[in-house]
Amino acid sequence: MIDTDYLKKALKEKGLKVTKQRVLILQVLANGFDKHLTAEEIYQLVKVGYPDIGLATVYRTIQLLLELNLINRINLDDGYVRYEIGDKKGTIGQHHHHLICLKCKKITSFEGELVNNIGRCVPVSYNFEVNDYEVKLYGYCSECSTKSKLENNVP
Amino acid sequence: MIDTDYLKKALKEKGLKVTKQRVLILQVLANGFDKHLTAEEIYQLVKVGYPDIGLATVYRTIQLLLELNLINRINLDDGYVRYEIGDKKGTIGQHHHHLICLKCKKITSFEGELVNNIGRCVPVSYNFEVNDYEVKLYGYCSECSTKSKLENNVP
DNA sequence: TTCGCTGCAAATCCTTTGCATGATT
DNA sequence: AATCATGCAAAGGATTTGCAGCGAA
Repeated sequence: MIDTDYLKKALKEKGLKVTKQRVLILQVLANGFDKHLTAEEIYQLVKVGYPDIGLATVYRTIQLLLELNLINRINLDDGYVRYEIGDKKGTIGQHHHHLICLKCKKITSFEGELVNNIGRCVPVSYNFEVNDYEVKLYGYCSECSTKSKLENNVP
Repeated sequence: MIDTDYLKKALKEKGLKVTKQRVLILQVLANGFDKHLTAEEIYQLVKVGYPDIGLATVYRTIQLLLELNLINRINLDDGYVRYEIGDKKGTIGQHHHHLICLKCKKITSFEGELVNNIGRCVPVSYNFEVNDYEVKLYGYCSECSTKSKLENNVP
């Protein structure tokens, strides 16, 4: 799906350097597909194999990877900004959306067919040129939904 | 659409107090419908009529109004968290979504018909109980779209 | 009078930045 | 050797919190 070679190529094209830190951070994100990692989590994971890494480098690299369109930013309004591998256009990974469980806070990605027609929802009168979109669905995951019904204490 | 009486009733029910500050903040948000105000902007607007207000009070009241479901939080990943009157269910105001212009950063709300069917996009196998959703469309507003074509320098 | 609320300032959290050192090309 | 990147620590910005005084019930 994604390999380090693409990163290396992209960096070289821009006259930037291929460093251990950059490669490791991308790998952590690639391995943590659908894990929706925060900067701090990425930092901790990279630290395992490279204890000298600094948090600032993680932030700087995240910024770089976003610009290179190798990762996406996800904001669930839970106080944490998260990142995942893939670009919005779906060239790398899939252009997917997120289900967020209001109870256990679990985040699940999904790929819905109808979602692709979303641009049509915008009234023509707005004359808005849709380029990209983001959908978040809030509710209860299968586990919490079942549990709630049994306990009969749905929030 | 929304009046202070609802706030007063809700506060009293919870044994909380009706203060000038709380009423003013709600009014600013109600008057600024579709303005998508930040905490700082709300602070400045309330200050006009009540110079002694503190920023901390604004934050505490925003928190309260969110809990009372009188306002919504909007996060556009532009570094500012914004608020607008209305609840997600559309009881107050409309359950609408946002068009975000990538060029001029203008935020426009819209109400699309098809959007209401979005729950159907989730594959049944997920067994996810959709409760609420949020859609953001990024692109170019009519003004910027036209301008870009003329200038022929679309980002 | 009571208890919650406010303003202020300090504290906190996440993220960014300046700078000297270190690594990559 | 020339740059760019890194780690550290300090700075920054938004938001939260502790506390004494104030105000609504």
